[in-house]
Amino acid sequence: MVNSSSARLDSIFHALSDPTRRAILRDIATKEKTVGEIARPYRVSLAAVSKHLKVLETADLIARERRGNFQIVRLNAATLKPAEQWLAYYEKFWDRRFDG
Amino acid sequence: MVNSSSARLDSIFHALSDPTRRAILRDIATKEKTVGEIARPYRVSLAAVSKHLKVLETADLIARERRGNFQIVRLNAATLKPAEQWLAYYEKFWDRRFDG
DNA sequence: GTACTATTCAACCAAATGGTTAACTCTAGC
DNA sequence: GCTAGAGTTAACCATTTGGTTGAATAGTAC
Repeated sequence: MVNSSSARLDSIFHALSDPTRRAILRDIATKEKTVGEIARPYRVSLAAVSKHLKVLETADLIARERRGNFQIVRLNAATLKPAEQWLAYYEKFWDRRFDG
Repeated sequence: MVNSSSARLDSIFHALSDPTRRAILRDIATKEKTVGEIARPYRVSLAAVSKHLKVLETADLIARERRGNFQIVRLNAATLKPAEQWLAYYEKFWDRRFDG
């Protein structure tokens, strides 16, 4: 069976279950940013954003690169693939009618 | 912007972040089942499964229908659509190369 | 109405989550 | 070495989570 490592899906879906984290992924999708740049738009503290980034990093959804005094954060979009594949299985049921 | 109601995505992704809940969705995808039938394969208590079902129901991922003494649980697969659409946005970045 | 079966609810518990502020570490520049 | 800036870690807190057991409810069958 296409296992997709259940634990991996756990961490991906958990990472995606928070709106701030989803927004962060959006933010860095087209342009890599520093941690400070990422944090700026949000009302929460920098420490809170740092924690969100750690969750995303643990799920392997982002990667960091030190560049001088900053860290550059970039999206690891390929990690989303198993999640989308998991969901794709259910497409065939989207239109199913239940006797209502 | 295709809002997809952030709160809706929260509840969907949260529901999917637990392996038991994902397994339950799999179980009922092709054949609707009663609560008892759903619970049987799992080692956790029936009450625990009942809680999982409540999470899935809150996310609108399942629906129940009372049939005599039983409740029939069926998948509401269409609810997954916004999640998959959210993920689809990132497909274009799957193959992006970061200067490594 | 009594009994049985199916399922939920209540009370409880330990661990995880998401936030805070304050202290710490790392790097660059002087 | 000292200082300033960028970011993480620590300690703390309230809430949520996922599990348990045991009592309660709902429907069927007698």
